[in-house]
Amino acid sequence: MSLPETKERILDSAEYLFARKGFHNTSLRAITGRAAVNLAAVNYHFGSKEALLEAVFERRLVPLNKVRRKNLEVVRETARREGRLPGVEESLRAFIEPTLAFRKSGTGAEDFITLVGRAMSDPDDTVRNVFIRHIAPLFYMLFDILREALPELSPDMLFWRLQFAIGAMGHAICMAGKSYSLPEGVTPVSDVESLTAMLLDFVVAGMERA
Amino acid sequence: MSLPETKERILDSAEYLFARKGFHNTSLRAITGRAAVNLAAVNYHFGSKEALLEAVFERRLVPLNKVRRKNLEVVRETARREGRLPGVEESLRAFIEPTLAFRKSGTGAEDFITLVGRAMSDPDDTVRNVFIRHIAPLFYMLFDILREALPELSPDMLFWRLQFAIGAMGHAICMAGKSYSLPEGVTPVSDVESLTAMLLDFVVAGMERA
DNA sequence: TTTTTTTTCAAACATATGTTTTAATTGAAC
DNA sequence: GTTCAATTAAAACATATGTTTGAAAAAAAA
Repeated sequence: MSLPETKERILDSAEYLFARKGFHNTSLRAITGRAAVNLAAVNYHFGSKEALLEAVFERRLVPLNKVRRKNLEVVRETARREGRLPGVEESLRAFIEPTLAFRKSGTGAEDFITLVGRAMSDPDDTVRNVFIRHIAPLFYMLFDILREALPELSPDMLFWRLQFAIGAMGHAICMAGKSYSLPEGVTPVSDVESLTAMLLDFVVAGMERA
Repeated sequence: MSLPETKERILDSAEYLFARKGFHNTSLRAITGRAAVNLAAVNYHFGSKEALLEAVFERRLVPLNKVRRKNLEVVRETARREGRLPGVEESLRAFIEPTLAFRKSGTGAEDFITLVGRAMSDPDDTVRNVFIRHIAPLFYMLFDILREALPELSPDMLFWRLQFAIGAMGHAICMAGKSYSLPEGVTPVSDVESLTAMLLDFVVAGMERA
């Protein structure tokens, strides 16, 4: 049929399984089985399992990064136009909000965000390198804006605080939607807006700490 | 020789490789090769690869948790004796400090801490479940103390803020000692004391946010 | 329709995996 | 020194893996 359907089906299935079982613990047979396509289709359409992983990231990360980059540019431009420094909260929000909101952006997006949350600390170089390659430019951009926002903070300190913030975000992403056993009295909200608000509160406070 | 050496060698090697390549991406042959013991030794001494993972966690986590538990009890007791509420910083410090300090506690400890940092968000159930089983009681204990320290905070809010803090810590652990490409002007300190101080600053600020 | 290209499919390939087996070796108890 | 249990060792097992092959089917081009 030559449907573009096949490639999409493989991407969806891989995204689903990579997010849940990890890259190395997911076989091509599981992926193609779930996608109801032939085993050889992966190597035919993508070349290799690793290239498939790359494609899974690329499909979502390119548009997501476009939003994040544009948001950050708006923050920078607005501040410049108004003759002031960029704010810490608006800078972090420009980066964090689209990331968490992406979860609602369509079928499979939730899987992908889980994948992203875990990719940062993935033990495997294959996964982490692919991810870092995509995320690094945005990270530097955010770092630069925060340097302007917090000029009194040393670069080292800012670097680590930003790492802490990224870590908090990644972990929040992984936890959201999961049903772990919870302490008594806790009925965790998992709607994106509340979670984003809480996370922003937390990281802004940490970032601005005197 | 019946040396207890063999089991230890296997544990060291597994710890090293699990931390660097992940559980599923590490073969028993790689482990036994590195440990210079026979392949069958793993199944003989531990029963299975999964049981080996369990043993790797257990060897380090039992003593580490003992320290963390004792620290938390001291915080709680001291506050009670002095007729005041436990402090946010001392509570978080009781948990975080031994974790990061553990890194220096001996050969292989660094590998293990890396493993821990990643276990929290490991895509694989095998790894995450083993880890959660060991960490959950401590997490609840810390949660309870922080409830006393921050009585005005809703349980939900506290739960998430603690998750953010845990995420920041886990990510910091993963990053420490790694040589990623860094923004200009950043020469990241990686000595444990500075990192602990920065992390505590960050999470205390986030936790106490009005 | 015929030809040509693209895509699908089943099968095979080569290798890697965790585990088990069986025999050799070791170390201590008698 | 002999016996016996614990440990090590080499090999085999069964299965799972990513990838490749070559023919069939489908789609597109002529």
